[in-house]
Amino acid sequence: MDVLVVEDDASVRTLVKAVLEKNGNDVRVATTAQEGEDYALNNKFDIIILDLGLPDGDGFEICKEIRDHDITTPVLILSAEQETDVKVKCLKVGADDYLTKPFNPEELMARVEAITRRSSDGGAEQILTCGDLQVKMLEREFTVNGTKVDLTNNEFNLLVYLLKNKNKIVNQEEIAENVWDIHFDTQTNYINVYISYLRKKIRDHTENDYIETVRKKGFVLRCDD
Amino acid sequence: MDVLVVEDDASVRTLVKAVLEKNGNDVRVATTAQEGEDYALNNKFDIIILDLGLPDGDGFEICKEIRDHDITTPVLILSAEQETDVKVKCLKVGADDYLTKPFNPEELMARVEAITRRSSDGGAEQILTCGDLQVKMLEREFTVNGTKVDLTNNEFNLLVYLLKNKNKIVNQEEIAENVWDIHFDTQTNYINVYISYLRKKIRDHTENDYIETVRKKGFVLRCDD
DNA sequence: CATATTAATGACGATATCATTATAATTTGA
DNA sequence: TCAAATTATAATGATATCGTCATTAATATG
Repeated sequence: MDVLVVEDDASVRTLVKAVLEKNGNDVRVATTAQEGEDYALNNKFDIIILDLGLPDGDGFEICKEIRDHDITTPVLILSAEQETDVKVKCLKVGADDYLTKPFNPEELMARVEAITRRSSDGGAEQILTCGDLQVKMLEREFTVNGTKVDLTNNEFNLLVYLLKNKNKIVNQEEIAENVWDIHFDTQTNYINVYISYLRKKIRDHTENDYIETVRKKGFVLRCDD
Repeated sequence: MDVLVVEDDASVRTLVKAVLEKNGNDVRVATTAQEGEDYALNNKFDIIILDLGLPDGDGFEICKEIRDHDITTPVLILSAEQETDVKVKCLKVGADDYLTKPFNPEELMARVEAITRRSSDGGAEQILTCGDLQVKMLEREFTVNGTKVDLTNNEFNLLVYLLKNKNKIVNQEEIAENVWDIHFDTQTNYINVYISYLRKKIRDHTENDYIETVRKKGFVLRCDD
């Protein structure tokens, strides 16, 4: 994800940048209110982290400015301990959450993840589950009911896409674009074929057939959790 | 999990052992600094709990000794109330956290769980780099100097193993076990072959040949960062 | 310097995975 | 109920990746 960090204090800035990057994000930093506002208005970020006490303005002002331009990117405010009425002011200017300095890395990531999860796609989870099905992204491992199941690359990628959109209907065009990176119609039914492969491998280890067909619409990976 | 507890005070030792075991851990105890250090250096634990005031030395010394031997096992220090500068000293010797006596069982377990959680998923980095080389684990993407390079599964897994052990020499046996999950000698030079493949693909995009051969020992992925 | 040892790379057949096609099964709507 | 539309799966040939072997290159040692 693309993150904008607006913070003048070098030590805090470096820490925040490091933590975010370690968690797989692309970070852009700004050290003044002017610069931060400029970046925020002219680029698309997934989250913006704003310090309150900047040399040439404060985070609230930037946030207000951003919202006035109809930019809905989630904003996390970093506030110093002594700052008063942070919560109320955050609400007023349309910020999503705030974090009081000093904070530790886990706190920061927890807030960032909470906000982005709330606001959009679910981020980049490391473990995806759906009932008996579990995928560990880092190990690239798929288990059904605890037993490991080997998948080919295409099968794995397809399954991951379904898991990331579980309980949502995904159509063939979306699948082609996001799993195969194909942006045109190949006139073949390869997606049906791979859905079939997946079902077979899942069927071998559990009763439930998680992949549901929605005629004329696409497929859903269905489960209660 | 396997826990080492180094504590001379019998009542504290018994309590800690009982609490940990009740929570499903295997506990080994040592009552002197000498014994504790000996255990720590010659066995693999998931966490080490060290008392500061031991009859023949203190926890800080053991901790330092452990870290000097490149053992990264999380260490939790138990300190008496009157001990000064515990936090600073902990940082200095590479301990992960400390707990002031007296403490209650819940506190202890909370610390233990926090430490092991932190260290376990912090070990699974999402982005691995070495100079120009970058691997994004979740996207399963490899870039050299910013340009994407396609790798086969085996090539990718081998590269990841090298990255996870960058600047450390890894021998062929280790590679076989961790990348191919082969626990015997196949009598062939397949690892050399894949090293060769990797080098070729890296060479195509950058001058530096990151993979160094250490004759009779193995290979190193070398870089300054 | 000569030779033995170790590593690097080219080449090859076996196998796995790929996209596609053909055919079977299912669902829909007249 | 029956044909048309849609989806599921079996089958196939093409290609990529696999592990192995053979050969060449590099390095160490006497």
